[in-house]
Amino acid sequence: MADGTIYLYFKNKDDILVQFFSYKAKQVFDLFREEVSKSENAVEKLRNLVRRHLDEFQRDKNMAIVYQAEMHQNSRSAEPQIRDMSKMYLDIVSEIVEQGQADGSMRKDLYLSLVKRFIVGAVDETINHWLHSGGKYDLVSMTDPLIDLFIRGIGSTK
Amino acid sequence: MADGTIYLYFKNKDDILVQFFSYKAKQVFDLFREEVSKSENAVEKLRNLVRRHLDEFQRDKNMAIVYQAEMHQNSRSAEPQIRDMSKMYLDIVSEIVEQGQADGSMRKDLYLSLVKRFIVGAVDETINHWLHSGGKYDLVSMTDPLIDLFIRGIGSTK
Amino acid sequence: MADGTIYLYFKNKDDILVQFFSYKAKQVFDLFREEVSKSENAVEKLRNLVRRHLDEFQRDKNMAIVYQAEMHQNSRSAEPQIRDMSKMYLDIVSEIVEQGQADGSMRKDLYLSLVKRFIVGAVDETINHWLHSGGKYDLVSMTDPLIDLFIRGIGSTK
Amino acid sequence: MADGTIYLYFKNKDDILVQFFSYKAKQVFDLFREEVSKSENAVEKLRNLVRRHLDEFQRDKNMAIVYQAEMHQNSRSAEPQIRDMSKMYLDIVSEIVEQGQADGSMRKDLYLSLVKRFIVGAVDETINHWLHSGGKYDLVSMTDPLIDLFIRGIGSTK
DNA sequence: GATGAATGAGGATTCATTCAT
DNA sequence: AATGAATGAATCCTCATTCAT
Repeated sequence: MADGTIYLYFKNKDDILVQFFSYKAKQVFDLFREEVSKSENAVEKLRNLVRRHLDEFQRDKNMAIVYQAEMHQNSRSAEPQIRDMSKMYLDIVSEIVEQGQADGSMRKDLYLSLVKRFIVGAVDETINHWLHSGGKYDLVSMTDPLIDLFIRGIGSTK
Repeated sequence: MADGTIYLYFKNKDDILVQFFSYKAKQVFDLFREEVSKSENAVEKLRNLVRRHLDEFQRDKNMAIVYQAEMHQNSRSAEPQIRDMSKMYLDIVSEIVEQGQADGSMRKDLYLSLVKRFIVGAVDETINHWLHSGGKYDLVSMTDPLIDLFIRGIGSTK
Repeated sequence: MADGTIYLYFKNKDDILVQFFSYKAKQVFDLFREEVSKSENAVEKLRNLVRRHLDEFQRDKNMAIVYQAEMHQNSRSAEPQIRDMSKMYLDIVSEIVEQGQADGSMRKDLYLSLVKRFIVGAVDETINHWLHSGGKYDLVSMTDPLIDLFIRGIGSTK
Repeated sequence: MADGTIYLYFKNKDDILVQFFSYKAKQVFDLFREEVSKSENAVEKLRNLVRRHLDEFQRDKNMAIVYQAEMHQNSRSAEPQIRDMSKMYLDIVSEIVEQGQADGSMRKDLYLSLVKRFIVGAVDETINHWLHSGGKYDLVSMTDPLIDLFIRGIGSTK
């Protein structure tokens, strides 16, 4: 494809990113929704979500690299798209946690917005570490240990 | 300051970043060590560490912005410096968790490397969200809720 | 032509020089070879070579200027190209002198490497003087007096 | 010596070159004059001049490098100084040749300006070759073979 | 007289974008 | 619709020169 051809389909370089994220976000979040719906149990829903999250980022390492970079940049053209993705993720996590609270499997005294960051941050950092290690180990196998930490925390319950 | 002046103090543009992180890292980690030593209790040590972490990043928002961007970029000149910072943080967290395991306040079945990402990731994402919100609310007030999530997790213990 | 355009055709500024000399050298030395082959007589071959040499440098004064500057600089990017040009010139002169020695028109006690410098140096200096004079007189008319000096020297043979 | 100090003694960078050449030229040409006066014989005078020329440039390789570069550049700040040096050299060579013509040791049909270039060029090229070889061999030992070529030329006199 | 930190014009190079074909 | 040669603003960096101490 010639240099100039890209400008027939995208307004400029930033627009490539913006459109890519719009497209990818929709695609990935449909998968997330589908995955979450596979279980009735709130904890299992969260486990399925995190597993799928790690799996998708492991499958598309380039996307993972760009996402990690864009997500943590303060002045980005793709700002609104990234916000949308975050928002969608938050919505899914919120629903799961609310269900968990309703069915008694999750604490009722949770600050939802913080819980979302608590989960997203840990997953992101897990992906980030995997990327910096060169993507050499199996990312998906981190799912269960992570869920265990989310649910039980690190404190001893003796 | 004239264009050329910067080159009297730094080898090149990358070197500015590298030297800045070397300097800042040393300074911040001395504070972290000091903070951690203020308490005997492992959970309180972790709380002090996180509080100081949020406090320092809140105090120096520009540093926070650059750190977040560099930390999540895969090809960075400041790579070794960032790695060193991470390593120091890991060491501190490791010590705290090991102490917590010894005195019975933390679970003994923890995968240390994952615990570190679990904590660092959640704190980073908390900072990230604060930055994207424009730094409008008090970041340090997130300390206790975060520690609570780290220790107890989100699962109900009924 | 815009600033950036040159970089479509040359790797960098040095490369302009290198490629120019490669191209010009080939072209000029083909002419030299052709010129030399026009005569059977060694002295006439030398005369044709020098005439063509002066003629080509007179025709392309810019090339002459750059060549004179590069040729006498100790640290040059175009070093290998210049060396090649010199080498080719040396080869041609060597062949002529060896033929002259064989047919008895040239002395047999000559140190070839010095003879080359003796000829090249005198021709170069002649060109150099012409350049510094502003290229105002006819350079080619220097051919016969130069050849006379090369062949007979300045000593009286009474 | 500090950066700024040089500007107390020289107007600018070019002026360093200009003053250096003025100084060096005077010094070297005094030596040349002295050397030439050591013999009564024209050929021996030329031999002494060339020997001293090669000797001085061999002794001060840095000067040789700068001289070779400046001498063959068309736009030089030190232009007038270089011209003066050339002029002095020409004067010396002219005197020698004129004496040689008077005493019968040199041909009377010589174009003086060309003879000078013939000699200077060959000597310069000899120095140039020595510089590019890294100054590894003894330059002064080229004197006699060079003089032989100047006087007798390369033609066979059978 | 000496200093050397600061200067900023100049130069090589890149790269996102345009536009004639 | 596709091309890719040409563009030139922007960026990093150098280095000759100045000037307050």
